[in-house]
Amino acid sequence: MEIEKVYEPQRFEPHWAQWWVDQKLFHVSVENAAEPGQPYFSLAIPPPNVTGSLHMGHMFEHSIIDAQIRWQRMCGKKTLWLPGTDHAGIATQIMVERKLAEEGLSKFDLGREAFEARVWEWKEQYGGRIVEQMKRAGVSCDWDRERFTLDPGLSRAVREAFVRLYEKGLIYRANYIVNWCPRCQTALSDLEVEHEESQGHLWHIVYPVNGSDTKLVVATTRPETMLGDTAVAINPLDPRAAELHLKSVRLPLTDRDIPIVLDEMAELGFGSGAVKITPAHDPNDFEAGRRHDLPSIQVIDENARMTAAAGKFAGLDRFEARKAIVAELEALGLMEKIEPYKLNAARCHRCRTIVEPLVSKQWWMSMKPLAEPAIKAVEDGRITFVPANWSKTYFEWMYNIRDWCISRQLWWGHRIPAWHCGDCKEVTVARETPSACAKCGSVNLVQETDVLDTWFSSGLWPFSTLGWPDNTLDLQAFYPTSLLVTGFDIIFFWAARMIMFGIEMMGDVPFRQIHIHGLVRDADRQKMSKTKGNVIDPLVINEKFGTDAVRFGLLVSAAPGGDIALSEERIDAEKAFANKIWNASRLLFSKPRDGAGAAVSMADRWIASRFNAAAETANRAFEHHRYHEAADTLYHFWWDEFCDWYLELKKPETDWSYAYVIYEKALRLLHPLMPFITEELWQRLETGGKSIALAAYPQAEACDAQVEREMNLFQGVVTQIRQDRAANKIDRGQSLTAELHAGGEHAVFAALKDGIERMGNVTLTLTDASPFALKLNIPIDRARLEKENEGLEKQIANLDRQLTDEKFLSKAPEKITAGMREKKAGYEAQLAKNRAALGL
RNA sequence: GGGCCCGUAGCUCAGUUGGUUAGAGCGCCUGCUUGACACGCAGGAGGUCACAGAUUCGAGUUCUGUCGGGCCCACCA
Repeated sequence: MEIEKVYEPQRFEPHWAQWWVDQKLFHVSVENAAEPGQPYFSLAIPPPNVTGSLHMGHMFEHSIIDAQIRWQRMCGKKTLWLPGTDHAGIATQIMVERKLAEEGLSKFDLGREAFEARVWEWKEQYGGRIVEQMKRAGVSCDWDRERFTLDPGLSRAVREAFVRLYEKGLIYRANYIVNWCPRCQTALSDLEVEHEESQGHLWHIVYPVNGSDTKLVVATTRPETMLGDTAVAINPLDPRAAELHLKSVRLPLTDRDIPIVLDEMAELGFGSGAVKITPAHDPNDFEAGRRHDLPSIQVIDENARMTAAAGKFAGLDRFEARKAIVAELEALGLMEKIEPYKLNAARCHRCRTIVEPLVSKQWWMSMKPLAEPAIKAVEDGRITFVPANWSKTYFEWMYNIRDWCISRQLWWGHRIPAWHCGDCKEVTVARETPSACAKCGSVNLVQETDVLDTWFSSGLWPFSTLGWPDNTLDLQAFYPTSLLVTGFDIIFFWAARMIMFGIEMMGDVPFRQIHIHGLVRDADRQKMSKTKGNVIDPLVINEKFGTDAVRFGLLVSAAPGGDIALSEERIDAEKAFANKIWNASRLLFSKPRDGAGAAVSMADRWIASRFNAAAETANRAFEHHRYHEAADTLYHFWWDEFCDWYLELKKPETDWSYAYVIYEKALRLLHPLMPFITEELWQRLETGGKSIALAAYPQAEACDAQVEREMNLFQGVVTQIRQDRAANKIDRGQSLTAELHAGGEHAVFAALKDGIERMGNVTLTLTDASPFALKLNIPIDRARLEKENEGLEKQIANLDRQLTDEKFLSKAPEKITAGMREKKAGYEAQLAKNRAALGL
């Protein structure tokens, strides 16, 4: 068979990518899927935002998922990877707004309907691009099940979930202080606010006390909010409390008197001991205002400008107002001091604008009742994290969960299914658009203009994509899904909410396992960002090195949860690996394939033993999401063992049929990590199968221990001889491999014997039982093994003592004792092995 | 303030219940244009596993503390 000297992935990858899609190779039909008793593996993709194109983080995540999915599929499960995209409310709206701005337009110029149409156009363009990228990367999704969070079906799910929660009293509407982004013109949830330390000032302002000479000094980081102060608090234990309590202060720059209240929020010893209270512009003060029944005066509006209540500062931007107010206080001699102060600026997660806390009427979701069963699901192991440590982060957040502000004042998203009656002001929440007010029967109804937080619809993703709220065959077949693969940054945003929604709506967890992966960074471990200019574009790097090489490079450096330092060097090494496999194939394909396909020669038996070891490790690694281990193992199996050893030993042999057998299995072993090259080569083998992706994943077979021992010794001895020869300890005219083959079996033994004699610590006996039977004895360090055994016996005795102690057993959880028993079994196995080696 | 993670070869990182001589890729050195592959082959140098204790027959691996670095959460003006 003709085969090119250098592997050029670009020539083959697009073809197979297209073929996999065209053949619907990864489509699972409902009828088949619903087959009872058939184990399944299902996974809903973390839907990429339709804001642009995919980045390396997606490529990494998809490589992990695809490896797992392909492995599961080859292991014989009904396998579904459901693809899709997310409408990504604010993020997408911002992108479209920016584009409009380039045309000199704002969304208001278009109006809501036309604007939404523009976003849909954007979605078609970028959503399509993302899907094309994924298809080209060869991910094994079921493309017939592609979903988008704003699809009619998913929108129906959103309404259903909203109405159910509303009817249960878990969704409510309330006036409360929220994070307001003046640029995005919307409320944000706590999670959408980022805190960033910045250098600011602490201004100490004198508030004159009425009817007293005491000068009360108040410290603040935001002087512009003072115009909205409605009280000053001092600690009840403050020595001045008795004197000042029930007195009032004259709020500077205004003609208002505000009370002095006692509240522990004023920490003794901090600053001047007095705190201004601005219920309209600070979450803390909002609560304090409620405690003391204080009025709330809004002095900053939705555009971050001062309101009419700010008097002569009205209309100024909040930061301009700050300067003006500070200047005026200084002029009045009311600024006692200004000190530098580090503070946490709250910024909008999407646009980086400094958030303004404002009181407004929003829709909220009660989280405590939903969090409780979700905590339990992780506690009792119905959901497990990989790596397990992340469960602590999850618990931490869930225990302290606060109500979720779910309404957004955006135009792009799911309109909240609530209608306001123009006559009686009643709010009607319904699955279907109501024709009349539920209370007064008026037809004067207007739908709520707010949309839902984008994470509301994402939270329903694992079941809304399978047809919920209908009880579809898909849901029966694939829910709960098996696994969620995602980054740590969205555990709260998404994973936690899916768990809560899943348990609430479906009565069961949305997935069994959560694999949290790390970040893809650049070669210097810096985060990739457009501003730093260190972004590696998957399209570019895939074209340069081949998708297989990039996937493999990502996975081989991906310890569970670990970040990846991505360098072209690394990927280049994996490209060389693909080329190595290619060239091994060239050699193999130049040999005749006829023969019985049995492992006859020493080399055959050795590679069979090595293959089993690799298969065992690979299967275990996939099972435990240890992709780097699978990749590392297969890399060394292919390169060091299959190519460097096996093929070299095989060259002078005539019967290559077993080489074809092991080669075909080795391709299957590698397929989940390098789908393209393995498909290409496997197709060339013409096995009669449709695709390697549908072939069985090799499992380790029980190996004759004696054979394995012999083969390992064989390898060890040859290595030793090679090293001795390289060090000129062996004077030999020919190379060892030449001898091994040229002289036949006797030469093999002669070579081994020679090497063994030179090693001086091994004895070799030739037997007549089989032409290739070796009997080797390696002297062992008896003293060391005996000492180790003593220790092992001691440990076993210790464990035994505990495991038979009634008191201990009654207290210790099953988990602990099971672990101890396992440990004991391990020690006993080791002990038995040592004893066997010692001849006991 | 609370929580999590990291510190192993020049660089980037593996090292799953503690167990023979601590590994890989890249880089470096030596020798090879060996009929699959120079994107290759054979060999080599390089590590007090941050530091100090503790547990153990045995610690890179477990525990405590110190130092150094990173991340997340949090309403302290």
